[in-house]
Amino acid sequence: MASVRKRLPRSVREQQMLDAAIRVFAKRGFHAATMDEVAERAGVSKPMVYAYLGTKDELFVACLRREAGRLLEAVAGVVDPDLPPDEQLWRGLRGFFTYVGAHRDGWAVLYRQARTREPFASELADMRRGMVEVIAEKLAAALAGRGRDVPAEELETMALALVGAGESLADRLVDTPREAPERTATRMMNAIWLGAQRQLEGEIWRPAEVQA
Amino acid sequence: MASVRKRLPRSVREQQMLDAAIRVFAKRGFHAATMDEVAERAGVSKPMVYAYLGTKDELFVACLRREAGRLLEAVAGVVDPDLPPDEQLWRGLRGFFTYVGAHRDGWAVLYRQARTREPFASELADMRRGMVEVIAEKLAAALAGRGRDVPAEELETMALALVGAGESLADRLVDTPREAPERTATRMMNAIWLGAQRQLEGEIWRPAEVQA
Amino acid sequence: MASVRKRLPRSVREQQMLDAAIRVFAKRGFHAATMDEVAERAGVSKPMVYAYLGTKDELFVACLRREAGRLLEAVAGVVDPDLPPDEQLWRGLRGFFTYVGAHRDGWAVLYRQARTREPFASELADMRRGMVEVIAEKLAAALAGRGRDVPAEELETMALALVGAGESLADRLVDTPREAPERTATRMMNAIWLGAQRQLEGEIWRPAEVQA
Amino acid sequence: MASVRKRLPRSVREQQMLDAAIRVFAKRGFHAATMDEVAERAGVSKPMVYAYLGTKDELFVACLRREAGRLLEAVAGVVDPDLPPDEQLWRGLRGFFTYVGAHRDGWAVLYRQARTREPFASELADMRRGMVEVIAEKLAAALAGRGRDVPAEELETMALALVGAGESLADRLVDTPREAPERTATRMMNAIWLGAQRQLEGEIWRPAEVQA
DNA sequence: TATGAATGAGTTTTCATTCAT
DNA sequence: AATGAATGAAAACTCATTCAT
Repeated sequence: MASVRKRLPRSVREQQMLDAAIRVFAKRGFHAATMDEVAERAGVSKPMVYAYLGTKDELFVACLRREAGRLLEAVAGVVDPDLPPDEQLWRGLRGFFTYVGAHRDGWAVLYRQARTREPFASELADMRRGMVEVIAEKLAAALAGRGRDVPAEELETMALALVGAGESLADRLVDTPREAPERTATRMMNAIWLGAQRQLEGEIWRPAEVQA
Repeated sequence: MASVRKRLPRSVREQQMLDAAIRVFAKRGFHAATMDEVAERAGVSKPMVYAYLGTKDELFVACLRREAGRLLEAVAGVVDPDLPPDEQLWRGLRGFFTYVGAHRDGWAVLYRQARTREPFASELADMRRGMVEVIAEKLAAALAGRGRDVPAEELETMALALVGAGESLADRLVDTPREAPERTATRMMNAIWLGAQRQLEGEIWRPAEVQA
Repeated sequence: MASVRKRLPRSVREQQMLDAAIRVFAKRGFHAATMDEVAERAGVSKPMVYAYLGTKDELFVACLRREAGRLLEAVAGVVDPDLPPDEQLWRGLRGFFTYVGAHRDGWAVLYRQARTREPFASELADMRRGMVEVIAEKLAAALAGRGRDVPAEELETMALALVGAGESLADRLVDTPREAPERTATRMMNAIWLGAQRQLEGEIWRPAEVQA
Repeated sequence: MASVRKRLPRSVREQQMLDAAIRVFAKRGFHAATMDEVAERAGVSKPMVYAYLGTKDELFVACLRREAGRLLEAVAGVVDPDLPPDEQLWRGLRGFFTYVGAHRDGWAVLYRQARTREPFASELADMRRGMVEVIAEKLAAALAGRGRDVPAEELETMALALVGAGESLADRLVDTPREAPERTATRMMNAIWLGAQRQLEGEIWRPAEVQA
């Protein structure tokens, strides 16, 4: 009935399984995903999944690792530290949105699933924190070049807001047919960078009146 | 085992159950949360939970409704449409962060859980879309007052980024001991509003060179 | 909200509850019937049901008793031992079908439910056995009047077949809009008393006198 | 606890499970039967039952199908349409009682359980209706051979009575140690074919030729 | 008399995980 | 290398039954 199953080298099988797993995790969420569905989608039997990639948790971590690696490369691989800050930021964003557009399921697992589910959440949180810090540093570097001094806390808030905005747009990208990553990156620069720039120049907005 | 359990009126018990449920959903996620834990934390037996609030899905929806209502009131209740746009925005943000600070679990359920789990996700998505639209309209109104013209798409992206940034900061608020909501709101105005403002004035940032 | 519930004497309430219970048992079957539904349909609270009629099993027995009594009266009350055997049989059948037509739910509980469910089945079986025996005796009496001798076993089989046939027709009566009990009784006399063969040959059995 | 459980091919296990299920359904009734008891009696764990035969409802349907098939074969397989009507009837009855005697639990499930429990009841009712119709047709055929004309309604009532009588005797067969199916069939022929009256007059019906 | 509040004890169903072949 | 067979452990949901008022 089932066509003769090819004997494939381990590495290939593993990738197929990871593809399947990411698909299933993205579609169902971690808990609702079943090993049965993963195995079926990968075209192998359940024991194979266990033999190659371990328990459900371990499988999830493997997915995470692969996607996190891809994301990291997509972003870090395109940022040249010699460029001006806004150019670096834009390139990073473009890399980020490119990754999300190309690996929607991967992004969904990374962002929507892992973020919610302990014990993966902490790991992901670390990664995210790292990214926020890098961005904060970039901003600080930009400041230094202009002789401006902004408290670290402010910088981090700015970076955090920026990351959140990015995620929000990425999320739309996932559910939306297809928008060029560059377009999204540019729009986000408009939305965020101009504001950040002014702040870097020392402007501060204050509420007219402080009321409880 | 549990000694004589007090008889309480339905309305009281229901609130206790909702409190417990929100706690558990926030801590475990929808799927990993068990009705047993909800019941135990509420200090009642499982059948009471089912009798008063229905199935797990219905219980979740009840949680959602309560928190969505609170959030809506926290935001809409403080925004006076006669104020200048930036003032309105700041007040809305302050209300938002106040809610999040005061109802961390509620926010977690609303944002982290409901967003992932169908069929609640769509409902939440609608709510979020609504919020994005409202903000986009505010921005448009501000523009109108300045004789500026920005394409609707840009406005929506801006609003979406803004919402994402807000969520990101809210998320930190959840995991962080306690920061005054006003502080967070002000910081976010610095990070976002100044940028938006410039955009409203017609400035546009462009990548130095457009490369694939 | 609920209109003021009348305080009714116990006997009335009990009948309401029995009515409700028979309805529910007939519709759902013993196991699937819930005390909740019984109480609701009776317009009282569950504890009232327990106070008046006891546990679910006891309630079921109470239903059985009432219906069995009604059935017995419907049959035994109309049979005059001085009439000729076929006339007696016809009258008994007419009484039987009259009961079934008038108390469909009662019959369903008696026949379809109780027969299946221990420990009521045995009690019902006894009742049924009794009826079979009475009929067998009638047949024997008829024999005696003709100087014929038929083994008791044969007689009992005949009686048992007759009862089964009656139940079968009764069952149709339950699901069928409404057929006059007399009609059904007459048809059954034709089928059983004359026998298939004779009927096929055109003979027809008729009640001696048709009285309401 | 249970030592090393033998690995058996699916087809074997499925039959074991069906046997067990029929046993349990017959003994307890559909609702009172538990999947636990079925699994235990089949000598497997519950998940195996679910894996192979599905939910409780599906399991019940599987039982029904198997037994209905057996019954059909037992009856239809032995009726030769070229024989005279009474002979055909007798053979059908003999086949029927043979089945019932050999598969008491199966009959109990088919007749006592399925008849009561929706949504199986309707299916069973159809099957029964089919049988009644077939018998009515046989009777009509017999009529045609004699130039007699009996209204269809009468014929159907006769057939229905006949089926009911058969079920009644079958029921006794289930609860009775063991009576030869031929004996029961012959007795029923006497009771139904000849009719009570004739029998009382001493007539006896006999199968034309007694063959196994 | 009458009931809203409350629960112990199941029952069905699902899944991650592991053997035996 | 690969899989069909098998299960322990849990989780959602229900229901008969009983208090406290």
